[in-house]
Order: sequence, then structure tokens, then C-alpha cells
Amino acid sequence: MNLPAALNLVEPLDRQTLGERAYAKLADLLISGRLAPGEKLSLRAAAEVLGVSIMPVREAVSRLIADKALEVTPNRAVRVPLMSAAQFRDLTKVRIAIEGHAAAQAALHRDKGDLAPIASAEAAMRAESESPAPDLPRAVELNKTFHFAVYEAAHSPILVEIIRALWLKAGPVINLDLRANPERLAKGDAIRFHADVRNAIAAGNAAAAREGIAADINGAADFMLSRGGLAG
Amino acid sequence: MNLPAALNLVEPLDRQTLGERAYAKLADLLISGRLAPGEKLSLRAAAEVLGVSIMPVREAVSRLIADKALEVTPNRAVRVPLMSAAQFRDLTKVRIAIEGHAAAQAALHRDKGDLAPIASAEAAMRAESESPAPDLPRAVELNKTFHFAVYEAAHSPILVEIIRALWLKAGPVINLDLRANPERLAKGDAIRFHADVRNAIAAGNAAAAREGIAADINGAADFMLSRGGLAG
DNA sequence: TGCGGTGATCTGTGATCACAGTTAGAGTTG
DNA sequence: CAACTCTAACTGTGATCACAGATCACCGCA
Repeated sequence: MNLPAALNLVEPLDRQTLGERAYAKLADLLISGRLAPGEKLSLRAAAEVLGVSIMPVREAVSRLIADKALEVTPNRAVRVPLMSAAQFRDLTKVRIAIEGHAAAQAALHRDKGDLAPIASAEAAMRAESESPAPDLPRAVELNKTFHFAVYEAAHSPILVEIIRALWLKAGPVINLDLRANPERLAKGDAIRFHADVRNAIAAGNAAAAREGIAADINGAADFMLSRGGLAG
Repeated sequence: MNLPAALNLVEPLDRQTLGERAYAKLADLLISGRLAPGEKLSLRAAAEVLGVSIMPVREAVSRLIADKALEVTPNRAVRVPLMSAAQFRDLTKVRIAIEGHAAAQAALHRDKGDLAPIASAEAAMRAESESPAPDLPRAVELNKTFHFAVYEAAHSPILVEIIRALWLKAGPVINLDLRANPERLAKGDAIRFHADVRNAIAAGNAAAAREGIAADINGAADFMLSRGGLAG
């Protein structure tokens, strides 16, 4: 193995499969709420839009179905699941338990490098939400960035992965709503809770971090439930 | 729609797709530890064994890869992931947090019908483990039955699904070990913890239920780590 | 005896075809 | 004019083929 030294610098070039890219694309649509509950998704149509055959789409969709982020109806149609109020409450409870736990772990185990991303994500979202004409899709994106910056600080890849799966289910319900209704963003609850979380993590206060995340999730869920936009 | 009344009794006959059956089959192999970490799995070979084309196997495997219960190496080979001691510790911590939470919820929300399955699963496993020649595969299966009877009592489908995904990762490591080493089963720790959990849930004592599950998981993990059978 | 190349055979990935079941809509009939 | 029927276009599922890349045993050369 006597190679030119320059060749030692090349990275292993991550060959991303088409199926993975299709999955990432669809998952992003779901998390950001651009695919509404009940909306149907045709494999062939999606394949055409993505410019590939239906095979990569099939793989992506079957993964999302396994995550219960999509479902196939008895009539052979793939769609974003409708969520009942009861299911939504269950999901919210689980999110509070797990994401709250992750925030607490972040407060206990964060290291130097973790605080900067959290702070900058918080600042960016605050700026966006206090702007006179907030860009809602961007606010949704920044909210996600902030939350995951927090969860990453727990240094538990498995936990982060679980939370990502939860967001896949919650995204279509919550973020679709948020996009349509700027009021809650303007009210500024989320911004306040985010500041609480950031401070708690910086201070190493696990209980406060958990509380902050729980309040944030609960606030969004209550707002959502009060508008009554859920299925049976 | 004037049908013979008898036809109203028929169930919608769950048409299970071949892919789902393949998934169930492979998932069972993983959870029960009959597929060892590092072991390779060829799509075509698996398809032949299952008596189907590789398509259903592809779907099943891609779902398991999404769950990180399988992985595809850079060299294009599917295998059961090797787990480092650090990863195993992370997994164990997450399991204690989430499964402990589920047990606590079970203590708070169990209803009449939940206690019987828990008790009978516990009795069956006790009987098996106190037998002079325990059937280890059966003990592994009964252990799973007991744990999930507990988690079902939390009445949170989402939580149960998350835990199932965790077991998919932990199964190859823990249950493979348990199959090979009867000693821990004979020691009877698990049996004692299970009894604690059952009593705590019956009494509605959430903290004790969480403790019992945590001790059970921790016991198995410590035994595992002490034997040092993990990669890197 | 040891090393480098080489081809057969395996791998997963992607595309294409075939099929059964469903849906929607046009056409027809009462 | 409403209801019914039938057809054409769509659905996901499964099988088969094609392909690039990786592995490994074998063979020839030094």
C-alpha cells in the first residue's frame, strides 16, 4: 500500500443511495408539515416528481410506513395518517416524557461546544418570530433546529433517533397548524420557553430544562387541541 | 347492500403482505437473539429460505436498517450491527429511562384486565427458570412476554412501539448472551425483579415499578458487560 | 515460496414488467 | 332525470432482469 500521500486525504465519499435521498425528502415534507394529515401520496407520482423510478420511493415510503409516519389504507392508498385527539394526546404525553428526559440529560452532560448551537438557534428563532412579518416556514425550521440542538447535547444518538421518529408523526399535525396560524408564534410563548431551556442547560439545571421543554410541547399541543382541528 | 346476516360477522381479513411477514420473521430472529451481532444476511439467501422473491425481503430488511436493527456495511453487505460497549451503555440508559417510564405509567393507568397477563407471564417464566433443566429459548420468549405485558398496561401504543424498536437493537446482544449462559437465569435476579414489578403495578406504586424495571435491565446489562463480549 | 493480477461469483440497488384490486366517470338504461 | 353498469385508468405488491462494485479463489510470474 504505497500510495501518493495526497490520496490519504480523500474522504470515503458517502455514496448516498437514491432511496435514502427520497426518504430524506419525504421526511422533511412531513416534519415541516407540508404534507397534511389525510393527504394521499402516490408512489408513481412521487417518483416522477423526484425524477427516479418508483423503486427508491417504495423503499422510502415503506420505511415511513414502518415509522407510522405514513399508512396504507385498506384500499391500497398511501396517505398521511389522520390523528384522533386521543392519539394526539398520547403522542404529546410521550413526547413530553422523552424529549423532557433528553433536555434533562442535556443539562447534565452538555459540554462546551453544545451551548453555541443552542444559543444561536434560539436567537435566530427569536429574531424571526419578533419580526413584523415572520416567515412561518422558516420559523418552523428554526424551531426544529433549536430543539434538536438541545437533544444533541444529551450525547445519546439513540435518544435523538427516537425523537426524530416522534417528530415525523407530530410534524404534519403541529407544523401544518403553525403554518396556517401565526397567532401562537406572535404570542411568544415558545420563545420564552426556549430561553428557559437554554438557561437551564447552561446552568446544568436538569429539572428546569425538562420543565421548559414540557411547557413548550404542552403549549403547542393545547393550542392545537383548542382549535379542534383533529379527526374523530 | 342486502347481505345474509352471517356475512356481517366476518372480520375484514387482514391481508398481510409478504413483506410484513418477512419483517415479522426477521424481527423475531433478532429480538430472540438467534441472529448474532456481526452475522451477515444475504437478501437472496433469506429470500430462498422464506420461499419468496427478494422483493419482500428487501422491504423487510430496509425497514430493519431504518430501525438500526441491521446495517449495510460500506462493502454492500447486510449484517447485524456490532455494538461497542459505549453504545451498549447508551442503549441501556435509554432503555431504563423509557421502559422505566412505561412501567411507571402502567402502575398509574393499568385496569382490571392488565394484571392477569402480567401475573401469568411472570409465573410461567418463574416456573421455567426454576426448572432443573430450563429451556433457554423459551425463557427468553417468556421474558419478552412479561415485559411487554407490563408495557401494554401503560395503554400507550406509541410507547410500546418505541420499546419494541429498542428491543430489536438489544435482542441480538442480550438474548444471544442469555442463550449461551444459563448462569444468570439460574441466579434468579430477573425473577425477583419481575415479582417486584408485578407487585408495584398491582399496588399502583409508580416509583417502585420504575425501579424494578430499571434493576432488571441494569442487572442483565451489567452481567453482559462483565463478560466483556462486546466489540470495540 | 511468495506476490500481483484476473476472472467468476457474490453483494445491494435500480428499472421494468405483470397482476389483482380499487376508483372514478362516462354511458346507458329504467 | 336519477340510478345503475361497465370500462379505463389508477393503486400498491411482487417477480424478474440489469448493473456496478466488492470479494475471493486461482493462476502465472518472479
